[in-house]
Amino acid sequence: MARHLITSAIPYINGIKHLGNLVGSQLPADLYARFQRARGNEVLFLCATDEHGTPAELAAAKAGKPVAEYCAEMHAVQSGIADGFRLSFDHFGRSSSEQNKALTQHFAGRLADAGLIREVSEKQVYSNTDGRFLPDRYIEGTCPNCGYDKARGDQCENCTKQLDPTDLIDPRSAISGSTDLEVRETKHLYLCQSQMKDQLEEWIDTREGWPILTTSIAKKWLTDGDGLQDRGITRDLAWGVPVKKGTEDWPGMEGKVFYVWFDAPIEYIAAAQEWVDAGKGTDWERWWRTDKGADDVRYTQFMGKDNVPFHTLSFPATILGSGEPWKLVDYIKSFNYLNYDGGQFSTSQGRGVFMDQALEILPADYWRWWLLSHAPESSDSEFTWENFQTSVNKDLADVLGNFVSRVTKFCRSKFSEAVPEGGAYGPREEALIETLSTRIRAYEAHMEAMDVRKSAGELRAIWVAGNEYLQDAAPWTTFKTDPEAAAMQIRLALNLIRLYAVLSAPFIPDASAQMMEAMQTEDDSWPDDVPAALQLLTPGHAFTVPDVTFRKISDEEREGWQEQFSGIRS
RNA sequence: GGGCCUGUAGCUCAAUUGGUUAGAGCAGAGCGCUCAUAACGCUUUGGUUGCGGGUUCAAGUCCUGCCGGGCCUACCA
Repeated sequence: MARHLITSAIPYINGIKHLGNLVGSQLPADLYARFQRARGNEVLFLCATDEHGTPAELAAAKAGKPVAEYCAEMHAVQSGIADGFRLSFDHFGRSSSEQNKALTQHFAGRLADAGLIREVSEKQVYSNTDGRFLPDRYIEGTCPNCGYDKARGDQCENCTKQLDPTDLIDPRSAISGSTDLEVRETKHLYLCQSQMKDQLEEWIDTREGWPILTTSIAKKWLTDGDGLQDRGITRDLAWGVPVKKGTEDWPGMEGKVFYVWFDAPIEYIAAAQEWVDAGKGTDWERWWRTDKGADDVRYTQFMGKDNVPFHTLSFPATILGSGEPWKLVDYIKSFNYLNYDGGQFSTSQGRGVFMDQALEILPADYWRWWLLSHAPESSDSEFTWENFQTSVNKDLADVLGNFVSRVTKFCRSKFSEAVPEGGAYGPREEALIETLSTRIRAYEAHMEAMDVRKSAGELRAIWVAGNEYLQDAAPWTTFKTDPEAAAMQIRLALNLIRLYAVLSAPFIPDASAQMMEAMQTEDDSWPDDVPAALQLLTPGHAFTVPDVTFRKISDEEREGWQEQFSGIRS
């Protein structure tokens, strides 16, 4: 039995995520986790909220709450929505946990001992009004290049010129608008990634079969300009993991915290500890320590492309630099962006459909199917309401849902609400089984390779095969002349419903559960042996006719939603 | 500015990494079926693979120059 450690990029705490965030990490990670569990493998699937950093502090201030309280509330909200989408995390942790604090400080101490941390004194803009240092992008002013008056301190959005905050004319705080700014000297810790460049490059170069998106971004950072740069891993903030060297104070770093991108990936490990401490597991080290049983673990990470540099370089640098036997990632599955109706989804602008809104409109399975079958794997992809309506109505309602409906209703009207007896397979059934076997093996291969869209396509083809068979066998005709043959045909079709429920569960878990319930079986064993899997429901086994598995989206609804989501989220 | 990705049917995407006549789904057209959520099945129209050169026995695939789209560029996360 293989063991799979699976993590999804951890969503930031400052609000509810949109569908683009969902399809870029959590949802495909869930698909893979569910598939591996279904195959009988051992899975630890972890996620968490990423809670530190300036945006969290500002969001809390805007909400008028202490940041710890705000994060606790938002974690509960995000956790609830994750449940709503049926994301099957074994634990949904928090990067602000005590476990992560201790572990982050531990890693920093190990890196310092290894000589991989250096102190850098630098100048940074401080806002007296806001009482805080301002990251470059939180300073606004007039662009010296083009005169745009809302240029940010890191880059002018109008002319795309890269800027230094001190370049800005009439700089002001983007938070308060205050112009009472000054440049102050401050000291920070830098992780000496440059010392590890060769080691990291060799590691990246020897990874096989990684998405081009993953390796090309990593290589770019390794080789661009002067090569991999050292990175600041501390910030002058109140909210975060206090800077410590292991359990000891770090002289000169009082009042500072670690940079969120330093502690966030470490939360992948801490979440496993949280999982144990929450009483859900017993041994987290056998997942994370290669000296304590994690040797045979296969570790897969899922993320959007914006997260790739941190997962291919910074976090591995932390792990490798520690000199301790922590488990390194085996495969990084990265995604492009999902756009919304001709533009980008935007959290800050409230553009697009957000996770909570999506669930208010339709059940999770509808979204899961569309998002996964259109996952932005090879390039950015686009959500449109027309496309969503078409896919849901055609794939889910017509091809799969209607199959369940026609089979169960036919059996109820011509036989009874039990699997009918009699008849034997002929060439037509043998051909169907052969087709299904080939397709199921292809589906497994695509799922194993995390080819999400191809997997969805193959699954759909498996559903279609059932309709083709029914059309060909035509039990409604056979019934008039040879009822036993019709019984055999519909018995096979009823077994197909159970088979479809098992195969489809990673994509549409609720509908699969409903189909299993209708078939009144709890045998969700994977069809390694397809002929056997199609004889599991034996003559006399009772079933029920389910309610509509998937309803259709009407033109009126679609138009209404188009209108409803065309503006800005309030 | 630099780098990376991308451009294939009306739409959304494939194409075993240079190999036969570029394939699917949706939309369109025709036929069939009547168990079913007016659902299902079969057949079919539709392509100068963004444009121009080049390499090769062979190019959607490799090289080169244009044109368009997107992303990244290290203090947002």
